[in-house]
Amino acid sequence: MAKKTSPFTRVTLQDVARASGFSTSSVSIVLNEAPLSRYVAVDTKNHIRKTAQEMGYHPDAFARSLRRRRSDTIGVLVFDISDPFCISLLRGIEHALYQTAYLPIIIDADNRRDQFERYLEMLIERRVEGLVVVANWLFADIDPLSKIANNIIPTVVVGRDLTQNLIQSVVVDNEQGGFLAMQHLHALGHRRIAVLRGPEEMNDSMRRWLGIQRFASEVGLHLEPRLTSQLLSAMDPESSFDGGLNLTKGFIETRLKFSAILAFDDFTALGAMRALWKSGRRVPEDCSVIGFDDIPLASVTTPGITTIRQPMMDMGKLATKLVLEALASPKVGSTITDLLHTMPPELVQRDSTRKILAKTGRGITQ
Amino acid sequence: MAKKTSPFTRVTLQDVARASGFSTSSVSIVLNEAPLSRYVAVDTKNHIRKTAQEMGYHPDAFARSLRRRRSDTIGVLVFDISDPFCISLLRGIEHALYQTAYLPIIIDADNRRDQFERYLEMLIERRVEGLVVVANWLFADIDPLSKIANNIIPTVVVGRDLTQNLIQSVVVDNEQGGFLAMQHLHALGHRRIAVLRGPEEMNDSMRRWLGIQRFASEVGLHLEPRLTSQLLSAMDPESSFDGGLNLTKGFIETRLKFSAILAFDDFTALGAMRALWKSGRRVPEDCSVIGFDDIPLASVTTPGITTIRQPMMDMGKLATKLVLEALASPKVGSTITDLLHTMPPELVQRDSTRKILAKTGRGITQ
DNA sequence: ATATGTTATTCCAACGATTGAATAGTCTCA
DNA sequence: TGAGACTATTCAATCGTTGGAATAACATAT
Repeated sequence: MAKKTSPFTRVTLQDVARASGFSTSSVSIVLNEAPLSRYVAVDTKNHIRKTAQEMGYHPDAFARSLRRRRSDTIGVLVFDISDPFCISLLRGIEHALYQTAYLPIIIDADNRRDQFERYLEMLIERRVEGLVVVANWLFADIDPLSKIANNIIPTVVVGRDLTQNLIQSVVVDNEQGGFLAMQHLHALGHRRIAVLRGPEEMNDSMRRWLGIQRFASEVGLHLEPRLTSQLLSAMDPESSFDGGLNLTKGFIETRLKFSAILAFDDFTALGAMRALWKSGRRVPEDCSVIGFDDIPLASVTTPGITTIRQPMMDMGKLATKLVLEALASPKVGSTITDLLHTMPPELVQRDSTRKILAKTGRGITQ
Repeated sequence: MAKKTSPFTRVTLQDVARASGFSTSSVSIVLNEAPLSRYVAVDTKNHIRKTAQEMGYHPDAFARSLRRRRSDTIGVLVFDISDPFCISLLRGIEHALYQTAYLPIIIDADNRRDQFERYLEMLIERRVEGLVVVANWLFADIDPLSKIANNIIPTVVVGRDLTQNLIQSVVVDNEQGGFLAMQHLHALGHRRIAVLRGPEEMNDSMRRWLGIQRFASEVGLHLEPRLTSQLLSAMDPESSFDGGLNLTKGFIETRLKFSAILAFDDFTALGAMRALWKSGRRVPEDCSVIGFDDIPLASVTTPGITTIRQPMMDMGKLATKLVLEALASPKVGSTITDLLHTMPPELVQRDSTRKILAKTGRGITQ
């Protein structure tokens, strides 16, 4: 006959039961070490276990989940997995999940809204019990979607503040980050600092800029408007490299003096460094550059990039922890104040920033 | 009562059936646009669809898969997702899968063998119909495991040649890559070329080295043994940065002349560039550096890294295609010659390599 | 002698969706 | 007028696993 070479012709509980001479119940009980297995004779247990082993039995997750009414699964929906930013985040999520019984199901929306929606639906159908959304990049309004999900499934967003949609959010303290970056440059003696602001649509941009301004006004530093540019909105992280490159070119063309560039993120910083290099300026000798994020490559470029680190691993862990908690304690009325979780950023000093040379006015203009 | 706030209290087919006044069969037939739905009255269809929509019905993937005996799922097992190498690969896989009905389930083994095994088992239990293993990094013998999987599930490995275990493998033509890299440096006039070979355990290392030697012997170029070092085995890609850094330091300490470094991969190249920079040499003015892989960051560093590109997107697509084919045509006796799929590498010229300055012997020794 | 408890194992009804077979009603054509 | 075809819908079995209830044998306590 050989009707179909279905991918499903596998050893089932019944097969094991038949082969071992016990009922499926007994086999199930033994193999799951269910409470009732206390009463099963040791010989029986051993025999069943051995048979199952020999036959290569693997329980069918579908049947099991259907019956148990749980999937032991957490969905991890990533907007753009090619963003280095999110990799450590994933690691954090995995770590937090590894000791639990939950399996993370990672899905990449490839920065496309339609895919995001489709995959979200698929995750719901697959009955994920919780959802971590890594919203690293733009996307104006995932709001309605996530709102849908949130009423069914405990959801936490990392990287964007969606608390106004009543979704728990884990973000870095962007304002503090901007503040720290500015403080660092200032401490090194820089006074003429160019700023590459993030795109308008990103919430982060404004917060970092607020931090920058706060520090500037605290120490009475003037921020030259012509040395402040804003990245265009962009659909992927790498385009912020081009943004940094072009805007820095613009700075150079103004012929205004500046000894440091504060970039929106590490990619922007890389773009800035490229522009500086092209114009014959060296980093950090002629101009310091500071980034934001601390993506993995920041440490391996030459010079290594000084940057404001987002504790991505920890953010991933926290997001996961929040989902797990929501799963454990059903519906503890969470007030809005509980929703936002802000993590502290951290300055990572490398070689792209350096103390300004006091005397020589060198390296400040072209 | 409120027995349990189970994550599974969802709208079922029966609920929709009750609400719409038709049987579950009818609802199922309509919602799936099954063949029989030809005979269902248009009004009925509309009514059912509307009801389902309104109630927010999502079919339960478990029940469906159990009954249909298929999971519509392809497992993607990644050894180390933090390796930039594999991101484009994932994209390729996703693209190839997007127009099909299959959902990729991405799992990261975090470079740990025990996790790899555990997740492999989980994927089997979840009845993935096919398996793409992204074996970017070391791992001496996944062989036995994948061998198990292969007899149950169509499996393709990307990034390692496991054909001796009768597993279909997609790899870049490493020998050709080594050859191209050498050829490029030679064409630029470099004659004293230092080589950073990959770790011994990696199959790639030897193949690339063979290509390097083949070119060298074709043009009668001498490869100075003291300017040839081999990376130590390492557990993660970033450590090859350190390897490149230290070994290059070693080259410099020999005080032997060299005008170019051929690095095992892009991370090694980055390490080499850092070492050169530290010793006051500039890239490419004083020394050219060529990498391998073309990881995303190769284009955004300054200088951009000239490298041998692995067509990772295409490799991912091909691997997926192979799995899908195996799924479509059951058991066409694949001979061993069919198993290996080699993709052509490609030279990507950027700024880290440059024509050697003919006259000045400068930049060749310290 | 009956109740109670312990040990050892099995019965059987779900879980939610799918689908081949069955049931009807309507229409067409010889 | 009834055979055949088409339309419209439902029945009922099934996928593999689980777990509460049931069975049954035996031991101990009352």
